[in-house]
Amino acid sequence: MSIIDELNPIQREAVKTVEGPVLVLAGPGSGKTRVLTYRIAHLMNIGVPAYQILALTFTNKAASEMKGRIVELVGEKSNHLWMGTFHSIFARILRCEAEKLGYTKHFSIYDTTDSHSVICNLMDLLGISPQQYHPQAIRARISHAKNLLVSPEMFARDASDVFEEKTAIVFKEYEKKLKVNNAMDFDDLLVKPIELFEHHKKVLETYQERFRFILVDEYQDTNHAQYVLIKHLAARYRNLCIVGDDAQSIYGFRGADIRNILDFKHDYPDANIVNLEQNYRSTQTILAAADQVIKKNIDQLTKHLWTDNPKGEPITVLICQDDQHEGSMIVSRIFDDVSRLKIDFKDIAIMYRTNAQSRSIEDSLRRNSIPYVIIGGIEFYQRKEVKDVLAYLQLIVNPRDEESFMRIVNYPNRGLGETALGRLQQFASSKQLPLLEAARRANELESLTQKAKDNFTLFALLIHKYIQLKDSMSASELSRAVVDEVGILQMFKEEGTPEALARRENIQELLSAISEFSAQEADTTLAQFLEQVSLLSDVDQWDDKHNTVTLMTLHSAKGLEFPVVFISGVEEGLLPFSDSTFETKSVEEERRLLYVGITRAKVKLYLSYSRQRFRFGGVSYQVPSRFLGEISEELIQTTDYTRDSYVQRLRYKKREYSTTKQTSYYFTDDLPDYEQKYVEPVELHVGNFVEHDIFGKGKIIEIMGPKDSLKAVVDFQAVGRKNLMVKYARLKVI
DNA sequence: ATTAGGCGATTTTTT
DNA sequence: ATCGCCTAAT
Repeated sequence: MSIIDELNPIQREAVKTVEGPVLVLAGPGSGKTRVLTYRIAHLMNIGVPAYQILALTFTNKAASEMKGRIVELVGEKSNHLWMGTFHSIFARILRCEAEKLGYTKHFSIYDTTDSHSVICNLMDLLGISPQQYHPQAIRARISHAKNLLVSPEMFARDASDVFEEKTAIVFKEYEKKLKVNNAMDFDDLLVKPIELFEHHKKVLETYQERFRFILVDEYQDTNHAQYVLIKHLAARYRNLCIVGDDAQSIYGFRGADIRNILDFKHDYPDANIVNLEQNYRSTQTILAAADQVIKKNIDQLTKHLWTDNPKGEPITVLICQDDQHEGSMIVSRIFDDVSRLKIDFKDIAIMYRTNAQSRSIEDSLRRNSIPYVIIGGIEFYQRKEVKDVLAYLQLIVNPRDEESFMRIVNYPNRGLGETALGRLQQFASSKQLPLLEAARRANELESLTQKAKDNFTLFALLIHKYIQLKDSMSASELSRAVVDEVGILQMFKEEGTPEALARRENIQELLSAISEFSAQEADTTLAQFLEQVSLLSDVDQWDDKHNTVTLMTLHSAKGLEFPVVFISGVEEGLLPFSDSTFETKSVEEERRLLYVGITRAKVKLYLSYSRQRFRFGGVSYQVPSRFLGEISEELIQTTDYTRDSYVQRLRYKKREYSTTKQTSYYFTDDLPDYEQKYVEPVELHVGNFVEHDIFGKGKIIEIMGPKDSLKAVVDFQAVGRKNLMVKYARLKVI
């Protein structure tokens, strides 16, 4: 039996049309991943060698899952398949070709934080006030320009106001600085390959010959640079299969251009177009709601999604008093559904527009001991101490990387502050030296104190020592040696506070991650590890093996599915987000975002909103989202927990066991009433013994401040007295 | 003159 | 939890 017998006729067509351009318009849940994996497997089965296939995905996780599936289908012959995100694939190509562009193969990859920091330093140097011109905004503007392949010169020429003029100045210096640092930012990973292909036709031809079959997933979220890259690579053989759904385009703010998919027919008039319209994922009700919402968008290709799945339950809309209340209501429904639908926590996802919304939901989950994971937010590799250690390693691999140098030259404290560093920078730029070299020669700098000179020299010697050693040691030996010699673990140990010990554990975890990485394949270098880490996405770091509820933004939810989905904060100002409400185009993107969220659900969907919530440091009164009104009433069952004033004032509690579905909650008087709970999640009194997640156990000495920003002085057994904000401290009375 | 540590404010979405 | 700003300590 051929593998393609497992597909429906339309999917089969998408798989078997291997020559020429193919556009697969794949609605949510229509078996898109299946088509991609089977198509690749099919190519190999008809004799195409794996190394001639290039498959570009949106996340590394999607790539590795698909790869696993392909190995199952065709076995070992898929070994040399190139599959990954645009960024990781082109980083790999750039490593090989870096010299042609004036970089070394060990160039650093700067993430958004690094870029931001470079820009701040430059603005300082250029005398541009960060108060007047937000570095954040300048960075976004530069990134946007780069994605449109606009050079600093072009940008300067077209600058139409003061902000753009200032941006143009920073842009020019920023590009220079990155080059000097032997570093590329995320945008460069797409822009530099284009530069390479356009200036070195021979190189382009090599890659065109190599990648005769190209597949691109999530094409609706490609930006202009990605579009041009693909156009170049596919120009010779034109065996290009793109898969996407314009209705799921949600990265416009990042430069994604929905026209790429809408205009595909223009670029490739001979393209075969395949419409995957049968949905295998959701109930009829969920699909109908999704369809009603997305129909309000003007700018789209029309589709007719349908499903053989059962009608399913109505969509439940939860109306709540405020964000805390919303968290509690979601938790009750989770308990309810776990017993009612016989599902596990891992089958449930809670989605929201902004990361900040996770806090109140987390509180409720934690109070009720429901295990959960958050995708995104503050991730492991973004932790300060982890980034610091990585900066040491990065500097050893790429000694010209000034960003890494600045990060760690005074970490741990070497008494090298702002002024000392400023003088070193001046010295370095006047002599045209990299900072590390300047530090080595710090003795020539008269203006420094002897102590500063010594410390700069010692630091430079330390780094140089490991630069010498790096080729004779494995990645894991090297990183351990560095951490040891710098005394980072020792430092945290001496500090001894629970926070320091937590940081120490993070470093140890990082070291094991490096060992694990080296163990996977022979001869992995530190540089490879660093590259992998810098291109990891939030979803990539998600371990879906544990039985936990998953929390994430609607953006992160793309490509995933769950039996039960909660979408919280379906309110004006949040979804659609407030900045977007003035422009039709961005409202349409917000609508697509909701569409993505709705279509993640397989059997049960909840939409919730709150009458009020904490935003921007105060209480904000919220209005239900316009999108809710776009779903017809017969698909919805509404539970208004705020309508009855009696309900508002009392605390709800889940009944241990219930037989009827409507009365799963009852209200008790024996608990503090709702108003009280709202201001003061846990009632605290002087003399209470409490427990804190990090500081451990302690006794309350004093409580003070206004109700909404209550403070408590707590004497902890382990760390002594601490002044805490009650609303953040999550104290438990014991 | 410098640096370090404490305090207060902080909220779009991300490779 | 982290960043930036301010003040105390060296």
